Amino acid sequence: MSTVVKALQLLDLFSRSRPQIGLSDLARLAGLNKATCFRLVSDLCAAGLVEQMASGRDYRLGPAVLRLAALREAHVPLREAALPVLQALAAQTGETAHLSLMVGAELRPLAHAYSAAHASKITMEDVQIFPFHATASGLAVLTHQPPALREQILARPLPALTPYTLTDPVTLRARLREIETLGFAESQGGFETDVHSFAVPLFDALGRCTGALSIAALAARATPAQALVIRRALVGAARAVITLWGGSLPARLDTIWTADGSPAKEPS
Amino acid sequence: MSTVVKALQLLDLFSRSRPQIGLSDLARLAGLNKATCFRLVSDLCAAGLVEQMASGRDYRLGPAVLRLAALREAHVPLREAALPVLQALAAQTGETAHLSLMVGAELRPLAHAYSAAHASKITMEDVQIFPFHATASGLAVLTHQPPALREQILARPLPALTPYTLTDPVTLRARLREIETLGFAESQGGFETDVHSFAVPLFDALGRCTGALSIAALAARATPAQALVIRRALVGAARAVITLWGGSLPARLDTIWTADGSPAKEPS
DNA sequence: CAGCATCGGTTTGATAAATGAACCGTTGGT
DNA sequence: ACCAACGGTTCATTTATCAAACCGATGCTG
Repeated sequence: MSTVVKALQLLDLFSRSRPQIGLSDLARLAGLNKATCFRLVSDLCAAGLVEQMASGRDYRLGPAVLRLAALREAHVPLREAALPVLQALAAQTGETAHLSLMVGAELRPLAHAYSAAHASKITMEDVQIFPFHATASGLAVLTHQPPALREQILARPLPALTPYTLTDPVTLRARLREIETLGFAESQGGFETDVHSFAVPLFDALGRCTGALSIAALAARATPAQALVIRRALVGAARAVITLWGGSLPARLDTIWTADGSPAKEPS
Repeated sequence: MSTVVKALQLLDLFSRSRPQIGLSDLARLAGLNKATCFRLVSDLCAAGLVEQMASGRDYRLGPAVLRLAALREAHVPLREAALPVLQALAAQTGETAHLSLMVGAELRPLAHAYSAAHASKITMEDVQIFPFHATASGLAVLTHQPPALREQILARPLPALTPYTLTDPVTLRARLREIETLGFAESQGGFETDVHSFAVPLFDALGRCTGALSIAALAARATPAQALVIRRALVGAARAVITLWGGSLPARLDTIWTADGSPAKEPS
């Protein structure tokens, strides 16, 4: 593995729940030698992606990330463009809406929006990565990946995050075919027990699936009627996002989605 | 030079005016071999810091920077805290206010605010780095660096960006002593001919100078009376930012700044 | 449409780098 | 006062990185 990749993996160790990390912890978490880790994190510091706190102990993300993010959003306002759609989606469905993006061979959150309709909601702050096999977003994206990448992902360890997680590659392949037919994905408690999530794929200008749009609903509220509302809202929102991003929707999905709401038989 | 540093330097090649870059250009700009550059940028892509556009040619900053920036700002809201102060400063002085931060051994912009008072203003969007010898911010920060780092910076090439840029290390050292006495820095046309800038240093919790707060005024508007207004406003705003950030102002500066406005004899 | 320059990307032996174990001086808790 | 764990450093060994030549594809020009 390249040194650069190792260094950049250090960045992923920081999270909402662990915003600052000491050198030894960093090395342990990354599975690196302490000396190696020190040099890597020093390099990150020099570039400003990481900074050492005044105390001289812990490290945390540095100011350079702000400049980069501002630059990115000024040039490619994906997040800015998608946020209003997400907010509308959350409002329409009364549940949490979120959007994820392929980064390398992982699915990661880009933005989310909450609904004010209920006091209880699914929070998204702590999610760093969406497991392909255990989330509706992951299944939606996986369905539309090139076969090579799809198999590579299915060959990875597929941990059972809940008793309801699908972990058998054979079952999953069947599920993906089903999702391809229906035009949307669903996961009942695969990621967290009480969460029922729905997702539709997103596509870039070349028709490659690069992300997913999803609703994470409390399982108790996901009645068949509500599921229909959610699917319709998702399809509309996905069209909006794909258009805003200049993406191109595959003809098959365009057809399925146009027969809005009606096509999907109620899933078991 | 470490591989990681080289990879991260690639990130700095992206700017508002050059938001996407092809492989060959990237290699040329970075002074790297194309093969080397390719592997580095591929690694950056895998981490999502950079992404390749759908066209398959140019690269641009990737979605990962957004996640990192959101994380950083959630944990250490430096920018968020400083922005209102900057806006007030711009409003008080009628000129552009900006705040810069030490990143490695470079001074880089963190945030800025414009005034609505005049149709003509100094814009900050395209500034990626503040040369220490040619900007008020740079001089202010340089004055309060440890001697070793100060000399290292003065030993670098000091290009004359305008006919008014100070480029002689001896002259600059004298200027720094002067700035230390006065408690603020000034640069008349050192960076761009028609810009007259004023700056005061900022300090972290351990009393280290980590940045500067600055006003960039149109030279024609920088009358002695206006300069006094600006210095007073800067000192007040710097106190506010240092307090918000939990920093500690060196006693000497505290004294000078307390005798607000009066101490500085009008500069020539 | 043919020629040519340049693009993104890949291969090669020569070389500069990353690596990890042991080792400092300090700090903080018991 | 002790001891464990911290951040940081050193150095011989190993490994990934470098530069130059090379590919097929693309796009521009005469």
